[in-house]
Amino acid sequence: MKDMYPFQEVEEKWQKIWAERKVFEAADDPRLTKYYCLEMYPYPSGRIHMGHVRNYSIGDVISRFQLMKGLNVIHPIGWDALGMPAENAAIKHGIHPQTWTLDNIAHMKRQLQSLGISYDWSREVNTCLPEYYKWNQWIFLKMFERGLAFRKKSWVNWCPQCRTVLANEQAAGGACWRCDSGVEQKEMIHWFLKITAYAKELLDGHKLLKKWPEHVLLMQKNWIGESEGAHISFPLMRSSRTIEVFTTRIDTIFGATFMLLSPEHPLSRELLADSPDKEKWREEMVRAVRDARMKKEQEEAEKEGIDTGKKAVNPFSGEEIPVWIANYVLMDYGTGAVMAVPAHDQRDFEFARKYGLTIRPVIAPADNPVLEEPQEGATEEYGVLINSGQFSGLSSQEAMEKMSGFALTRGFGRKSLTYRLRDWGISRQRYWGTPIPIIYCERCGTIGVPYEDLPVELPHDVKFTGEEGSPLDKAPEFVNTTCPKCGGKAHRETDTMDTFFDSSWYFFRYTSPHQKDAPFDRAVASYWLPVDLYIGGVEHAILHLIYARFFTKVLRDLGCASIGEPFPHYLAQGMVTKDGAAMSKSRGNVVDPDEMIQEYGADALRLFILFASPPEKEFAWAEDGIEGCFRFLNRVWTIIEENRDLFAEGAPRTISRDTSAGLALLKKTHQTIRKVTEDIGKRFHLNTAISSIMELYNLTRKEKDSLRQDREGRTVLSLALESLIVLLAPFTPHISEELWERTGHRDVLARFPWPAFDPELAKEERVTIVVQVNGKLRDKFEADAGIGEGEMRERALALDRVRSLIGGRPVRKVICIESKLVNIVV
RNA sequence: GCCCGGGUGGCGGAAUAGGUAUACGCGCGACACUUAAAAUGUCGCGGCUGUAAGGCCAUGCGGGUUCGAGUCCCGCCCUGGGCACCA
Repeated sequence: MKDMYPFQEVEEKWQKIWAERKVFEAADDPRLTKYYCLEMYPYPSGRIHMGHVRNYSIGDVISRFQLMKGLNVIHPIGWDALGMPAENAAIKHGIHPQTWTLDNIAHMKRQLQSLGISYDWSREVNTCLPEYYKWNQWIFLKMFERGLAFRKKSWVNWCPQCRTVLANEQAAGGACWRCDSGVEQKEMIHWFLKITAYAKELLDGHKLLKKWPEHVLLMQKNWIGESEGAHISFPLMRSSRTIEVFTTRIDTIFGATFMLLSPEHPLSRELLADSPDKEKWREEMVRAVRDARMKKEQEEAEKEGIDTGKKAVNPFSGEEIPVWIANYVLMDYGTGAVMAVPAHDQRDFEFARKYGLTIRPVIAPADNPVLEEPQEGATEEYGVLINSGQFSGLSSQEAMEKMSGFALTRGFGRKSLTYRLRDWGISRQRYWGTPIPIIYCERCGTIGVPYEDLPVELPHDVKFTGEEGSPLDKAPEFVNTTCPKCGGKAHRETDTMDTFFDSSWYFFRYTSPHQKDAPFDRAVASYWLPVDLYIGGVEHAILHLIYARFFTKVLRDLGCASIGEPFPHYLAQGMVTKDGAAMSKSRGNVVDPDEMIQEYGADALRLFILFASPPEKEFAWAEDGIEGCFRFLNRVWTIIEENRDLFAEGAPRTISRDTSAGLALLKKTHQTIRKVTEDIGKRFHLNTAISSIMELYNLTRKEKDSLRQDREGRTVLSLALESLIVLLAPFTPHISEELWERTGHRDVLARFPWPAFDPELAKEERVTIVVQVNGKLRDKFEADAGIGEGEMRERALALDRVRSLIGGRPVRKVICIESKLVNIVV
């Protein structure tokens, strides 16, 4: 290609100047209006991929735009640097995880810099450094003190591939979120964070998240899974024990003809103590249930039950009902026991049918109050209560109120809320994570490492064998320690933290990344937070985004933070695809950003990735597309170079309104400034902002030769060209800076004020009025913008075409839309 | 099964508050410049019909509301995603 603009030279030059002049370093100055633009920090896997390029390009446009608008912008970046790939590399290739990670970071940092993203590198954080993870430990200890971090023996999700434990969120659907292999169940002692204590607030906080995509809020809402209902206790016959259940359908309680316990329920074992055969059977059932949990695509298992032979009393009806153990009752939801209402719950119906248990309808559809045993299946709809003692005749809604009130006064129940959300298991049996700062002393028990001893650093010299168990277990100099309380022999916790812990508060750390006495400076954090715009992939909708919201609330309750919601505005960026599928190594459809930068430059790559589709939608890679953007930049370069003399001329800034020659271009210029300002600042539609800049270029090119003929025309032309450079700056910052300099400007464009538009000039003076007859487009006419309704109507009716179409028929109605349209109904 | 998105030219997409559907780009065709190609520029490109002016049809399919529907409502189809024995 001939006459290419020297993008490589230009891009390197400006990246250097920005860095030298510290153009993007944010000032912690509370007098300034701040703007916090954040993109999800990357895992340093080795190379930047197109998803990163897209994410960071979107953020960069917003950041640069707000900076030019005069705001004090903080635009930080860092590294989510702990995690398993580093350790896997160590096992496979014998490289230390730290070496591997730091090398990757160095490489990726160069890549990000070559994209020209406007990061404040002085605020870079790296979670694998003790100066960062020390504060993970600090936060953990604060949580431990408050009972928000606790240890519990439980069945946990175990990924055999990653050889570590996964949180429920990370094992959704029975598959590991990282490697996709099937998850097994394993019983272990494990550290948990009490996220369930914040379930209600995490849900209610959604009301404040008005600028989140609806579907993300919905996913979180479903994940938290609040259910309104009641807890009811059923006394066990010939025993002082009760069985507590949770139900959302207390209105059906007179139809509760048996009870079910989860096979894992502690009472299940107890009730079978006198029948060893059944106990063996139950143990088998427990095993089967746990096996089923790790299957990826499990079919709904056949319902199985064991009759305990014991009876409980329905506290409402006084009826004695059998207690069964059933494989479909979950231990970790509600109380692990349910009242079974086979007439009105499909699962219980199937179970009752199989074992010949009583099915008694107690709800009749409002329009058909018949008492009949259901044949086909349960009727789960609300209706009118029948066969329900003193509550018969009430509607389901009324009954739920009255019956829970009744239970409360009689002392065997209460209204309640139950959540699907489980506590967050954070223990990982791996090396490359934050050591959990806990010491076990035979005498003193479980003790937090004293704050002054933080950080508990990872020992550098350990063996990475890939065998089961954490490498830390085999590092005696790490494990063996003394009790900080009694000074006796003790050992350290060897589990490390889930890396989602790190990313749950990194956006706080950016505000004072070098703070030595606290995770962050409270005052500075209060100035910068909340994040004004958070951009990242929707795959983190229910992992990272819930954890980060949870941490923010905990930090607030610890007195560290002054906000409850970290991200009032979240932009969920779409996937990058090629040939109809997500770019991935296994598919072999990966396009390497470096190659594209080599061939077309960072500006062309950025422009294309932003132009091809709006940020929240999927983006399909096409080689032809980037080529088109590259050609556009060349054309811009050429038109500016060819007209540089205009800028040297020092043309007058003022242009008379009635300049006939340049008026069209002058208007277009102001309209484009308006459009680009709104598209970036209000709508986040970067693709349409770019297309309007292209339109401005097209008109400029068309009119340039005639405009050069006179003085005023040259002024209009130079204004249009200058606007072109400035409006492009957030998208293609390097070429813009270079052209800005070449047109005689001295200061860096990145800090140049964003242009204002003249609303009068941006207004269209002539409009096209569309004329419809019976709703069909038939004709148009030109008119002054201020045309009144009466005149519009008159002129429309006077049109020949309209007259012939009406053909003398009476006009029934004329609809006029100001400056737009006339519709004549005959 | 339940809950959300999405479906517009050959392609990526635009239409911001129910008011000119297909902006902008890619691609394609013709032409100009050129020895030639690239680049650049000019013109054209939803379908059918017509010499033309024009007409008819078209935003996944079928209905509806409205003077007017890509946009709102109802029912389908396809597609992507989330959840899935949650009592």
